[in-house]
Parts: sequence; C-alpha cells; structure tokens
Amino acid sequence: MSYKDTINLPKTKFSMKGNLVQREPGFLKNWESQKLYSEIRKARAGAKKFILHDGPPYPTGDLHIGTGLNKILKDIIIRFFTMKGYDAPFVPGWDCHGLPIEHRVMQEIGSNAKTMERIEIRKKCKQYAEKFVKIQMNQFKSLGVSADWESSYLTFTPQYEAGIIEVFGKLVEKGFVYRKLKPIHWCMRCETALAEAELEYRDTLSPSIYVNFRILDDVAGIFQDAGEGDVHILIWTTTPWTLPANLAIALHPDYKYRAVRYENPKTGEKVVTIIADSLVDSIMNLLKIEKFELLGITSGHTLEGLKYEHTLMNRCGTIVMADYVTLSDGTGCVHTAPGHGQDDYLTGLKYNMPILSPVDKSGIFTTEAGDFAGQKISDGNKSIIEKLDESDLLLHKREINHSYPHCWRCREPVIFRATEQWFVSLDHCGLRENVLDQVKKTRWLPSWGEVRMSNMIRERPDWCISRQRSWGVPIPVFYCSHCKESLLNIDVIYHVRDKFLQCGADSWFYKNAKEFLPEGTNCPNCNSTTFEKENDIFDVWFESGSSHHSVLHKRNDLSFPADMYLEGSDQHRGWFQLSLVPSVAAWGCAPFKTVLTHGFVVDEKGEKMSKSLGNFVSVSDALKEIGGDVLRLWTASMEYRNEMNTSRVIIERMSDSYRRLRNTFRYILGNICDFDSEKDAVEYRKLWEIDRWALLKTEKLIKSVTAAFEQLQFHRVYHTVHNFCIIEMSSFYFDILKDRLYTFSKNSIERRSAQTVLYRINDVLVKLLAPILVYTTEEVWMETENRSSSVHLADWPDVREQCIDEGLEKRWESIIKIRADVARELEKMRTEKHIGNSLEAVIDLYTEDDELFQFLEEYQSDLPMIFIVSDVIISKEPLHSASRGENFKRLFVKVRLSESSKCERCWNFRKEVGKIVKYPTLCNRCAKVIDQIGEQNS
RNA sequence: GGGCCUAUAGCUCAGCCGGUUUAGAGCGUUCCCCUGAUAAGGGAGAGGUCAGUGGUUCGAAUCCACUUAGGCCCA
Repeated sequence: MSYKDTINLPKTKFSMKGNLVQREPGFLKNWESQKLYSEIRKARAGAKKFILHDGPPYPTGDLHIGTGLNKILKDIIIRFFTMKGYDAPFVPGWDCHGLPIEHRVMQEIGSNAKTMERIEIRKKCKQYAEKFVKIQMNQFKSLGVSADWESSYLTFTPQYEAGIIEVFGKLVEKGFVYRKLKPIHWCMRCETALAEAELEYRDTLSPSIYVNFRILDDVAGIFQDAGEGDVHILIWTTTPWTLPANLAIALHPDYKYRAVRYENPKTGEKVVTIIADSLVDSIMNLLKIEKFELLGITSGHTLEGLKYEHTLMNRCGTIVMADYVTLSDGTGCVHTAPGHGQDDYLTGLKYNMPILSPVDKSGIFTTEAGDFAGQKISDGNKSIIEKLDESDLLLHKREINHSYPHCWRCREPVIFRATEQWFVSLDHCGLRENVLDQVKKTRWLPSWGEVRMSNMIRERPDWCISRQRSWGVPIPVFYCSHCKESLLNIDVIYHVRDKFLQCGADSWFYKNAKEFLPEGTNCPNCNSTTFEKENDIFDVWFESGSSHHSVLHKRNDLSFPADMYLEGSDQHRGWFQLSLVPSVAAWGCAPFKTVLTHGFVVDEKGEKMSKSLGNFVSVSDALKEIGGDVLRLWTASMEYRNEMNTSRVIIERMSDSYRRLRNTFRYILGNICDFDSEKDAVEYRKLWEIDRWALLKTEKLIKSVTAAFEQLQFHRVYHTVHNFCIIEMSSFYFDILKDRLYTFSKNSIERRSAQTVLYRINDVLVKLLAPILVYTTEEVWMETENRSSSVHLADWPDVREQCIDEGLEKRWESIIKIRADVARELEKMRTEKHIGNSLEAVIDLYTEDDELFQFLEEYQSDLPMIFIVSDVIISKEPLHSASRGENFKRLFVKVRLSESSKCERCWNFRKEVGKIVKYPTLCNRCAKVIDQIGEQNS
C-alpha cells in the first residue's frame, strides 16, 4: 500500500469547470417542474410584503444587454428580500402596444397597408408582440430571473385595457382631460398624422425668403436715431405658406438687436429694419445692399410685446421672446406660427396665442387664410411670395437645399398642421404642485433623481395623450353625429370599460358606437342619439403609466403604492414621470415609495451601444458565450448607478473571477465529503484557534455582505465576497488547512475541527451568493447532504455574534503580517534556487522586542503550520544574516534548509524520520495515523 | 443650447463632511515555486502627476470655478 492512498484527498462531483451554458438549462427545467416560484411564495405566505413593480420592456427583437441587466438587478433584490423573510412577489410585464411594433408590421405588410382594416393591422401587431414576448421571456428565464412568468402582465389584455380606461375615467371625473389644437406632422397625400419614426429626412429644394414686417409701435424710445418713418423687423422662412398663420416674431431675450437704415435697391427708398446685430454684415451682403448705416442697438427683451402689421392678413402680430432662437441662420428674428411648428406651438402656449392652422387635411388653405383660401399650400407658396413682392416687403428670395421630412409611405413632403388632440392638464386643481410634493416624499436613489424629476415636472407642458394610430387602446370618447360635439362622460367611459373587459379593446374597431353607449345616451348639446367613436388611441405612455392601477391595484398578491420601481435613468422622463402624473391625479399619491435607477451599458470606451456602431451586445449572444451566472456576476460587480462598460475583455475577467468563486466551493465540498455536521461537528470552544479565526471572518462577512445588500450596493457584495475567498480563504486558511485535512486521521478532532468550520463557510457563502449566482449556488446546494430541495428556499444566514472575537482577530492580523514577512524571505530563497517547496525550509525568528517575542512564543507550536514550513525557531539572540521584516521592523527572519529528512507521507521535514523502525520513511505523526488505520482495518 | 450625472492603476472597485510621511484592494500582467484544490494552488514584483486648468487653504483625489471627454433626457 502506498502512503498516498492513506491521505484524505478532496473528493467531489462538483466539477472545476462550470460548463454553465450546457448546465444551466437543466436547473431551469427542474425549477419549473418543481414550481419553485410558487413554492417560495408559499413558504413566505403571510410574511411582510416587499413589492418591486416591474417596468414593462417593449417586445421587439432580442433583449438588449441593458434590459437583461435591469431584470437581473430586480431579481437580485427580490431574492435578497425573499431570503430575508419578506414575501416578495414579482410580476413581470410587457408594454405591447405602440408605434414601433405597428411600424414594423406596416413595413411587412407593405403596399397593402392602405387598404387594410385597422382591426386586421391590430391582429398582426398582436401576433408580433406575442412572438417577442415569448422570446424575451425565455431569455429572461435563462438569465435566472425568478418571477410569476405565467401571469405576466401584458398591456393588450382586456383586464389591463380596462384598467387604463379606469384611470382615464378618474382623470375625466376630476376634470383633468381636455381637447385642444396641437401641431403634428401630417401627410397631405395620405391624410394622416405621422410620428417621428415614420418620417424620412431627405434633401429638398425650398424657397428661402426674407420678409419685412412693419412695426406699429413707436420705437423711438429704444432706437433714438431711427428717426421718423417706418421701422420694420426682418424675418426669414423656408415655408412661405405658413405666413398666413404667423402670429408672432420670436427674438432671443439676451441677444443684441440692431436697427439698420438701408436703401431699398429696387425703389431707392430709405428703410429701417431690425435684425440681430451680429448678423448685420452677412445679411446685408446676402441682400446685396451696399449702402446701410447702423442705428441703435438693444437687447431682445426690450422689444418684447411690440406689435407689428401682418400685411398679408390684415391683423397685427406680437414680438415675443424664446430661448431657442439662434444666430446660425436667418435674421435672429423668427417667424412664429403656433399652428405649424413645435417650438412655435410652445411659444404660442406661453403667450396665450390661438393655435392658428388655416390648412385642411389635404393641404388646402381654409377660409381662415383669407385671400388664399381654396389654394393648395404648394400654390400658396407662389402667390404669397408674389403678394409680398408687390408690397415691397420681400427683400430677398432664392431656393435652398435642405433636409426636410417626408412621409415614409408616399414619400411626399410632410407639413406641421394643428389638429385636435386630447390633453391631461398639469395645472388643473394644482396637479403640478401635488406631483412636486409627491416627488419630495419619494425616496430617490441616487438622490439626484429628485432634482431631475422636479425640474421636469416644473417645466413640462400639458400631456398630449392622443395618437392617430391603430395599435393601442382607443380613447373612450364619442362625437355627436349631428353637432360634432364630443361626449366626455364618466358613465359612458365606465360602460366602455365593461365592454373592454368582456371583449377587449379590439371590439372598438368592429362594433358600432351604439354598443359602447349606455341605453338612452343623448347629446347634451343637441339631444341627438347617434354618435361616432373617437379614432384616436392613447399615447402608449398613458398605458404603461397606468400599470400602477392595472397591475398593482388589481392583483391580490400586489399592493399600491409599490415599495420600489427600478429602471434605467432614461425613465425619469418616461415611465417614472408618466406613472407619477396619472397616479397623483387619480389617487393623490405617487405609485412608488422608492425609485432606484441604474445607468446605461456602454462599450469599453464609455460610448453608447448601437447596432450601427457594431458594439451592440445582446443577451442571447452573452448567454451563448458565458452563461447566465457569469452575466449575473458581471451585473453585480459594477456600480450600476453610473454608466457600465462592457467589452469582451471585461466579460472574460468576469469568467476568471467566477472560476475563482467556483473553486472555493469546490475546495470546501471536496474536503467536507466525509463530514456529517450532525455527528462530526466540533463544538466552538474545542475548535483550533485558526479555525475560530476563520469562523469569525465568516461571521463578519455575513455582516458586511448583508449591509451591502441592504444598501443595494451589489458591487460591494461582489468585492467583499471575492476578497474573502481569495485573501482570507484560498491564499491563507485553505492553504494552511491542507496539511491537517489530508494527513491527520479522518476522524481526528483536528480534522473535524477544520471541517466544522468549512461546513459553516460553505453554508454561509452559498446563501450569500444565492441572489447573484442562482445556478451555481443551487449546484453547490445539491452537492451537500441533507438538503431540502433548493437553496432559493433557504433563509438568509444569521450572524453568530458569539463567534466574533475582536481580540482573536487582532492577534491573527499580526500573525498574517508576520507570515508576509516570512514569505518574502522564502521567496528570496526560492529565487536563488535554494528551496522549492516551503516545507524544505526552517525559519529562524529573532527579535529584541519583548512583547513580540512573547507573542511569537505563545504561537510557537502553530507557526510551522501557519508558515507552511517544517520548523520555526524563535530566539532573542541576534542572528547572522537575518533580514529585517517589512511589516514588523523589529523582527528578523532567516530562512535555512532543513537538516532533517522528508516524511514520505506528509512531506514535512522531521528529525525522527528514518528513526522509526516500523516506518522508516515516516514522521511520528504519520506513523501514528498509519497505526490507527491498521487497527481500524483489522 | 438647457436639466441631471460621470471621470482614481490595463479592468472592476475602495478612499472623497480636507491632514495616519511612498493614494488602497482584487483581477489581469511579469517573474518564481508547487504538482496531494492540478485546464487548479502559492509567493514576489512592476503598474496611478487621483481627466485638465485655476482658485480656497499651513495642507486637496477629497471643497469651489472653469475646461475637456462621455452618458441620460430635452430643445
């Protein structure tokens, strides 16, 4: 029998390689078949709830790594709270309606789209959404996300839709909803509204004209030397057809404006006009005016409120202030038509101007356009220029090539046209103030979220909730067939809600208006009983923003408000804000208590990820390459509040790091394979001192890791655990332990002492990491005996305070430092090729420090084990050629080769080796062990 | 252009309500050792003008201002 066979080498099925990609699906399957999610919920029945409400992603394509990261973070939190004893249900959702899906479906349909019924389009959209919900759900599952997948919330289900209608009803009831004109992109040929995503920008030739408007007010007080005569203000536009809708001219309040007197080249007349000071030269050059004189100069804000004559329309306009005015083109004086531009619209609202838009759906001027009524706007361009030219107000005209939006379907240029839209008022009943108040009461993580949200709420205009699309929830409003008056009525809305609950919102597209109206509904205006349905649908943000009602209020296992919302920082403007507004409006409080945000996943240079740049990482690729647990470890390792860099190198590092954790488990599992904690455990006071030290480090680990989890700082969890495994365990404790575990007899108290602690370490580590490494910890769990079915049903480990001995920790801190000083000397010997294995060495320690000497003496018998050398000799006598320690300056270390022989079994160099007759190649300790084994066998 | 945020070794993070003489870990890298955790393990070393500039101060990675680069959201 070789002595090697008498050594207790580690033994475990837990492999060194993770093979995560192959192995993880098996665990997933087991969890599904044992219905683990429901088992966990059952185990927590009646416990205090923790509600993290899932923000619904959009089901198009493979999951972006950022979407995966978001769900992993949520999952880590849910799992931690669950293990801490909370009942933490997790109901995931998808935001299924909306333009991106409709857009893609329309592209697939192609030219048939125009003749297709809306209900048909909706059917295809639904199929599309369902397909990707399924794909994404599987990807989330593969990431190890534990959730109530079977009853996920989808925004196109009747229950959800009914909830949206209820939120709308509540807002109508409280008077927040109104209808008003607003300019939107419009295709005159298709006669339809277009969203930004449906525009194609192409270079187009447009007229470019400079037009003077005559100021009606006396500006002598502002420009003293302007003299008698008329003063004008010069504007520039590339859309002459919008001039009939001109109501204002916008200036920048801080820019300088100059009155210029020039000679009209055509008439020879002297004219004064106002333009931005810094543009005077370039404009005069463009207008080919050589003779001009600079008159007074003033800041834009001094001109606010002046009236000017609108020559074409026989009315006057106003000079207004706007921050978006630039000096990059034009004159610094911006033609403003609130019915025909986004900026113009907002300025119009600010100055309380009507949203004038004298153009009908096919692009023909209405009677509001005066003389131009009946003309197509394309012809209007020409006649407007002509008319301006007649009145000598047109200073310059040419054609310019610029990028202009076109309809994605018919490729015709689009226009901005004001149409009636539905709005939620932010200022009705002090809503804005109430929302701001709720913002203050919410806990924002990081705290700057509060500032960001408050700024946004303070600034934002009323919310336009209507869209002219097909794939969404219809706005439950009717119009009288006779007088065209809108019917916005609570009873009607709840009636529609009931219908939707029964047959879904699709019914709106194939049933008559009558079927949605309560019996006997008539028009409050003209008493008519025939109505038409609204064509518009809700903004999808109104849908997802209603999830607090459709999901939190409606589900028995959830509750309102949620404890936490957790999304990317872009959702401040998105889901957070647009959930907050309806929630406060309808129920007077925020839908969340805490809002946690994470940054974006960017590439290794910190630049944004996009498919076109080629630095895009998808979840499915990452899963294929590295597996769910490594991806989760990567997620946990980063400070997610900032941007997070990804690259192949970073992910490879993560695999290294994972392997290290895995091997820590493997070492323990292999060395406790013959340990039965019930029978073999050694009681605390009988443990070896180094074992008590390892135990105290483990208990302290629980403390710091728990704190890190509680503060939602998973990167601290990662670093703390990782450092524990590497510094305290692998390179110190585990290394030292090998001698005792392998060479002492199996059942010796020395070996059982070590195993008792290893068992505890394993039990703690597996639980601390369970929220992050969901698969690997389960694999570890399965390897140990007497386990219930899953680590994910386990409770969070409690700290055994009685094991935390600060004095012990301090003493061992010194020992570790001394060990480092010794290691440095051993290394020197190794480099000089005097020794290989450290057991070949004997260490001489010398110090004149009494305290240190006493300390060393106290540990003398343990020091060889600690240094992993064959002997340690302490002396007070100076040593020849000893080196001074770096950690302990008063300690001198000398390494020399042992003069004894090597024990064949334990490899220690011992005096007695060769002197034991029965076992000439063994040391005393091993001889005893072999005797014991012999006795057991006989 | 505006609101909010970020910037410490190749990578991931500490330190930051100013002050333990040479700014800490771990990973990676280099060199060495082991071959009884072995496609593992151990040891030693190299590596940072704390994005830049200016200021406050006896003293700044830490406070202030500006600049640069990047991110989210608007315009």
